[in-house]
Amino acid sequence: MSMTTLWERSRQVAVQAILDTAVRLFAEQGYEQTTIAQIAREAGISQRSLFRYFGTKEDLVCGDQEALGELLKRTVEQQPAEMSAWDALRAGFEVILTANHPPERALELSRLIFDTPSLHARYIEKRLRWQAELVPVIRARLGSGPGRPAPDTQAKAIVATVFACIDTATELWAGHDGRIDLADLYDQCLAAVRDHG
Amino acid sequence: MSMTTLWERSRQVAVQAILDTAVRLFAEQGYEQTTIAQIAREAGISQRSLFRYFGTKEDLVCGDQEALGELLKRTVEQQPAEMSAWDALRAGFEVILTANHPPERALELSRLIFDTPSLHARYIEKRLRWQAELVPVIRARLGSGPGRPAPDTQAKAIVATVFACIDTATELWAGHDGRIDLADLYDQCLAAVRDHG
DNA sequence: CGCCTACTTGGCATTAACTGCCAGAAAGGC
DNA sequence: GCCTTTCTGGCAGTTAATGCCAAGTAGGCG
Repeated sequence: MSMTTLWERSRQVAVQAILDTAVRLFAEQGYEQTTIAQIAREAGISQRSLFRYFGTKEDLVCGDQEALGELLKRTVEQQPAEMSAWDALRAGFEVILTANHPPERALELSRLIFDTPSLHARYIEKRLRWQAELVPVIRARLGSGPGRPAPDTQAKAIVATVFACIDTATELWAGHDGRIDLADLYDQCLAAVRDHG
Repeated sequence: MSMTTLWERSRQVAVQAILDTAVRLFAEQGYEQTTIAQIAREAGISQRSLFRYFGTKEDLVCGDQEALGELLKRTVEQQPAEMSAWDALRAGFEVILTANHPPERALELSRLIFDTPSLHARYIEKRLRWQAELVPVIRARLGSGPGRPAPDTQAKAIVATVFACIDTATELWAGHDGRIDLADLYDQCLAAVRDHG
């Protein structure tokens, strides 16, 4: 794996150093009040190189979403074919949860994102890309009975709803300082939507 | 009504001129490729004043959301008490539809928003503020039976889902160039989510 | 070891979105 | 017609982000 050698490795070290510095400064003085110049200075790297590692300031917080999106898509695809769209998505969500940062860090990041409008927007933008990629995967799982909406409409609606519930659950979770299990909150959100009566 | 006189009126004129110029240029050359300087020049106003009317470039597209949010909240509140949360929200959505721009313009704006990731994200972010304001209104409408999630969780999940469906329906509507009724699409999205089987 | 190539790094200049400041014009009340 | 209030425009400055180029550094090879 680590065949591409030293370049690769020192890159990882630099990325981690930048990330630690950035998150610390964001927590200390807020996202908007922290400049790229300051992060670069304290991380001992040039501003120019920082932008090569992280294309935007927002990526310092929402950066590793790309990888998680890939993982999510693959996990959902690999669920048994007889599993419903809802259950497959739920399984994907579960995997993401365990693959994510240590909970303490995830909590810190979540708070930062939900409290900072520009970050929140960028986070949503990344999430929208996951959604678009998941739609075909979900469509393949739908029984196309008569009197049902077009499969594409169904798939888009289901995926959008699942993400809305993930988002809601995450916000509640951050609001409770992580004391309530995130998966439980997700199930409650989905139950509130899907259970009639 | 127009008691605050000429200032108010010429402000409206300027705002409309800026808006028309901006939307036209965005449609012609894309959002990212259009600069504030160009919009100001072609609208015959200084860059500085443009920023006084519209705090950010994104507000040129997503600006009038504030007013619509107020209308939505009031409409939902005023639905009869025995109406379910879902039906009350649907009634609010219906009112927004008729109060919105002329459909041709709405279509153009929708396309712009859905084709421009940063705009789409900002648009959703503004809507999240509507969501937060609607949660207490919806919570008041929930029957709090036993074995149900906490009312706050329920309300948040329901509101988030409704907006996810509105968003999905609008995207589909723009994709079909407005040839399919938006309210119908919304109903289809919600049916895909709520109907089991 | 020395050399050549491939890739990375850092500094410099530039752009675009904003923001603060201040002088000057225009509107409204008297 | 004056005086206050409010708006406008220009100018300078900040910050995020991008392109360019020269200098450095890893890796393979003789």
